[in-house]
Amino acid sequence: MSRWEPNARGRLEQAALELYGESGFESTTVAEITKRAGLTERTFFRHFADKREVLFAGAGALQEMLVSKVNDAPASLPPIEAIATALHEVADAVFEERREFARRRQAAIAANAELQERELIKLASLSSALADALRERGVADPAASLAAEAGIAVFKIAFERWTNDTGERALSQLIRESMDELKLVTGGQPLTTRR
Amino acid sequence: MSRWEPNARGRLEQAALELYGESGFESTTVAEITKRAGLTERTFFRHFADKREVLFAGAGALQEMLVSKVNDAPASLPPIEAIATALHEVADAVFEERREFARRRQAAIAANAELQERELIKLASLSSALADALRERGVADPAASLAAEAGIAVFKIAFERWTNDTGERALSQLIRESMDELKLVTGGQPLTTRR
DNA sequence: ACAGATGATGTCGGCAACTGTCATCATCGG
DNA sequence: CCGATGATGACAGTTGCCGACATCATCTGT
Repeated sequence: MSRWEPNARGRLEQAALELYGESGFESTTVAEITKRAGLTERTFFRHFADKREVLFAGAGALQEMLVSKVNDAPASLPPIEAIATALHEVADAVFEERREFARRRQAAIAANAELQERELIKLASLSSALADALRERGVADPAASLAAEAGIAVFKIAFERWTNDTGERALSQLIRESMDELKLVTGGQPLTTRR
Repeated sequence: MSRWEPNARGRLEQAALELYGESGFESTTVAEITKRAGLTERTFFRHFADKREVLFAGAGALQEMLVSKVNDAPASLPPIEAIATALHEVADAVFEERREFARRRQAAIAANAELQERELIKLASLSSALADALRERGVADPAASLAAEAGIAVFKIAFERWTNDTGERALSQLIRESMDELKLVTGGQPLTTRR
């Protein structure tokens, strides 16, 4: 038996997501979150750097996973394809089974500018880490940064469609479509047949 | 004669940029900024929504200018070229003469995550506005969003090089180089000859 | 089995960002 | 010359967030 209920961190995440959904991010106080989780305010800030971070706990793991998948991609793949491969694998491995959670989370984020800022800097960090991984593969700058930014742009737009669409198209498929569209738009040719 | 010194807003911007540069964003208080500007804290928050916004006062005007230049671009231009044109024109019209200011401002932003978040959401707003402008031109989604995101990525990377490089290459030139590199990276061909 | 180390949580006090509200007073249109 | 307007000041209150110290179950070594 432990002195406290287990999984304090998870209870805080759960309570925060619920409250942000019920009352909105701004009008829920940290005191309310900790009360619902049965903890104190001070403890909240020991687990999360600030009130926003509680929605982004998984970002670090996602970044590590993406980077390692880029590292594992065949050296023969051009940079944008290495990133596309990593995105597809991660989409199938971790997102497909969490669609409802992702929807609730994105709804909270979409409703508040501060949360959008935090999401954007997480994506920027992802982009920066992917660019580093590409440089490890011998890709020069600014190609590395641009391929990473382009890959994140594709992911962002595909993810947005995935959480908004009423249909059930897989994230992986939406990523493929967006990547093809980007290639068209920048004047290149897609590697797969469209529609 | 007016009751107060003129240009309160400008004095606040100036004082804030100085102090963020001298002591960093976090360790300067709004009280210090207003003291240097000869105003009160309450007045600061009448001019700027929060402590970060004082560095981003020009973002709205930049967005309007970019959108109007996309609107004015020849209808025959493909979407990515319409955006590229707008970026080049804005680079020459407003940035080239403010390089030193831009350097100081970017130094403050680079040193603080909260300011980076704000910068990122301004760029996201820019991207969203450009996507709207492309849709006005008849560009379908997701092509409009992707072209806008790609254009902003190019601008971001070119701007970063422009403020970091010790050399004096024009922003417009760096934008052209980054755009060509993006086209290469996504599998297309650049419209200009490289190097 | 016991003592001390460890680690998660609680308690308390405080700073600074931000807000609501009302007062002040120069300027301007009539 | 008067009332409206608009920018600023004064002041009190809420809340995010942090430092410092206390508590106490579990772990670790002997």
